[in-house]
Amino acid sequence: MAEAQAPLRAPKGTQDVLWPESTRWAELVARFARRVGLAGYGLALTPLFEEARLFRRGIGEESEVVGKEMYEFTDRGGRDMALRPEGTAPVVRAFVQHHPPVPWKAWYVTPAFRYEQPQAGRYRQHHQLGVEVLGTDDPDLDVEVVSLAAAFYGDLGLRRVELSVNSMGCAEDRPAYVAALREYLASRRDELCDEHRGRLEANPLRVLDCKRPRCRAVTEEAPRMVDFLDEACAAHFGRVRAGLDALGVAHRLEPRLVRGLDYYTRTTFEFAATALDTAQNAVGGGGRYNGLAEAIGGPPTPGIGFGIGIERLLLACDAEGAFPLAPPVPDAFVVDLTGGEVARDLAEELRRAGLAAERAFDGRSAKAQLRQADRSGARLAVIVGAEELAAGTARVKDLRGTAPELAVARAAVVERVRALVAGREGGPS
RNA sequence: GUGGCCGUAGCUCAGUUGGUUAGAGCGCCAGGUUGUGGCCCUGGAGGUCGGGGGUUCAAGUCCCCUCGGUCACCCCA
Repeated sequence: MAEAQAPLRAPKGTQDVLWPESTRWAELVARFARRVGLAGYGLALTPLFEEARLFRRGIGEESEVVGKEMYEFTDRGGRDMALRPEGTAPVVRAFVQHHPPVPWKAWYVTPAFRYEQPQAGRYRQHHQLGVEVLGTDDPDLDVEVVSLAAAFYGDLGLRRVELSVNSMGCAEDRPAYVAALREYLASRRDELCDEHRGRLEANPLRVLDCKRPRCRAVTEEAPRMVDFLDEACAAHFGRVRAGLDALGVAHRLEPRLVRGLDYYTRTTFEFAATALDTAQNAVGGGGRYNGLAEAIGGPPTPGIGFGIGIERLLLACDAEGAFPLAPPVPDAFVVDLTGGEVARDLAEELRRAGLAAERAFDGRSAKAQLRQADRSGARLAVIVGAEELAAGTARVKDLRGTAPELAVARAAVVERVRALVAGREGGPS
């Protein structure tokens, strides 16, 4: 016999999203698809797992995501595989593999897996919406990508979202900046927090991320990457900011914005939901990654994209009272008091006519069926008892309004339902 | 990975210094109305008190371990 043990449940850091909450997810993704579809982006579907070296090369061996958090496993064929920790690398891999015509615009919706300590807004499996564009370094594309994300937040009714932008330069100008930053931080080493005092040599950019007051006081006055940009990078960034201004996309320069994945170059950006008072208030972020395609073995190809975390986005919506839950309701609920055959046939007939129809099962009482009809939110009840069955009619009852309850011929039920749903009273005939 | 707080019905929560068969509200089911929902009344179903071990005559209550949630660090979506 099996010994007593804890009941099965969703793994730590994961969650089941059930109806009706899941209707928000479906609507969220639909609105995203519509928004980016208007700009010419098409859906890209790629595997949830890849060879682990894709992420090690693309994201960077030393990054937190790859180094400490990746779900890695050896498959039965001895291959070193990994569950995708983010959405960009697989899409770029697909681009390199299939070399579609450029500029290539893709969007995706995908789970992402990271082995971390869960808390609100941070999960071991979370879900991201995003876009990637490969094949052009045009700064106007950066503007398009950023403004798409901003527009999507607006589509959901979010108002309290702040956009930060920065430029991380490129392989030519960044070394000089890193050297200057390292020198500056070393000169004020004693003022840094314990953790970064020892690590500033290895990765000075990380110190810019630190949220502790001690480090922030130091980095406040640190050299800024934007002051080290070479001519081309400076021109690029200038055009990006001018473009955002031209489109009315409010943003603020955040010289300390350094994103965690190694592949970023030039433009980086992040959206923070200020309605969330937790540490997990980043609801989206991205940037340009002109070296990524080459890093994973493809031809040098500029690219840019962003990722948006669905769970956090919904938390932000809740915090603002935006994007409320609105599950679809049936147009009609068929109440059958004669054994169920009528409900079976009438519900099908209504559905074939394009109307949303529900019904009860298990031969429940009239009261129970009507109660279920009411709870379902159905606009109408279509009631058939012995009398109606004998007369070949059905009673159509308005559960939400004042239309009179009428007995209509079976053949006229669809028409009557359609008329009432369309908002017309449809007088007695 | 580290530390704080929390874990009782589907949900939100009571449960007094450890003391008989663990409660409420909401939700669900049924009846009141052998064919008409919402309001109301009555009744009912539903709980390994997260899991395991220990202390005790006796543990939801105390102790240890563990799992999960949450908050902070860290990192990011």
